[in-house]
Amino acid sequence: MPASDALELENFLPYRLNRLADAFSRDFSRIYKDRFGLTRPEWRLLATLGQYGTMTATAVGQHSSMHKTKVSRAVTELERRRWLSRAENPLDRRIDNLTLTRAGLEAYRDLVPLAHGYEESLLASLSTADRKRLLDGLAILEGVVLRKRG
Amino acid sequence: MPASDALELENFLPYRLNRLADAFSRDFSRIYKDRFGLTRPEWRLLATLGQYGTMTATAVGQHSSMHKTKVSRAVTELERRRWLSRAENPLDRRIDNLTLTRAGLEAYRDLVPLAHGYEESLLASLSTADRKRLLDGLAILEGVVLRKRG
DNA sequence: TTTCAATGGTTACGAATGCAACAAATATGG
DNA sequence: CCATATTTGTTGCATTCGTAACCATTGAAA
Repeated sequence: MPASDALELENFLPYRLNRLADAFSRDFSRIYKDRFGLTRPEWRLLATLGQYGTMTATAVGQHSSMHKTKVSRAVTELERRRWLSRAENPLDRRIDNLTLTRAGLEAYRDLVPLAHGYEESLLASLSTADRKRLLDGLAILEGVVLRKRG
Repeated sequence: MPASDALELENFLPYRLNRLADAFSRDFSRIYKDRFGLTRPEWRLLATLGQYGTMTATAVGQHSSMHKTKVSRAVTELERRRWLSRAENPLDRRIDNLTLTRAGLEAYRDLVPLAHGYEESLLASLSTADRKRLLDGLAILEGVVLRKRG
């Protein structure tokens, strides 16, 4: 029998978030994995560069919460595919400016509608009010994270 | 420059959830990692058995969304620590009923207040209304997952 | 300058992960 | 019954991951 002063996992915040993130992420990953053979770090790199244009590896990592080794490996792979190119910064030769190539942008443009479609399929069953509640909840959580860092 | 029809990652549901889950999970994992040397699967196994008492490995996996190999390895490790014991089910000898030992329960009882404390430290900065909004949002998302499965 | 610290990024290596194949036990269908 | 399918759980193997060590470059301090 359970401990009387138990932790109710289904009400425990980190646990709930993990389950949710896992479910959606695994689900959505099929799209970029099956159709493009991308790993999650690679997809994130592509999506970040697609949204913001040229960036450094460090900036990508900070923005997308990826460890620098993940970024490094994803960059190597997308470069091998010729989906991105590095441009050495003459002012600081430690840094490479990363930019999607034409082929990379093409892949990105193919993926964006699929991402939007996936998200919409999730929200389709929700009323406008529930959508708002959901987004409000996420925003509040993000505020908590920011407060912890700041 | 970015694609004009870009995907805004900071508004993209799977991305937001992943960042949040990652941040909290990594944060909280320090507690059971540093103090008890537990991995995340091991902590989850401990927490699940602590809450529900005796269970089979499959039931643990379903309840906590863990792959059966993760459960299997976590069981092996907690058994090695003598934090749980297996009891063969005479009616179905494929199954072992898993139960925390006295030592396992002790560890669990030590950890529960730390978990509650961690969660409370997260929510401490929020108003009652915001807490409710947050929990509402999560519940709605969980509904979406359920609908997808069902 | 010259030296030492800090930064950007890569790599080696051990740990964790998941898929697939497997064994053992039970359930099912002729 | 017997053959086959299904369930439960473990293990081998290849991939992925993160820590730490490292290289190269730049910045700061003496």
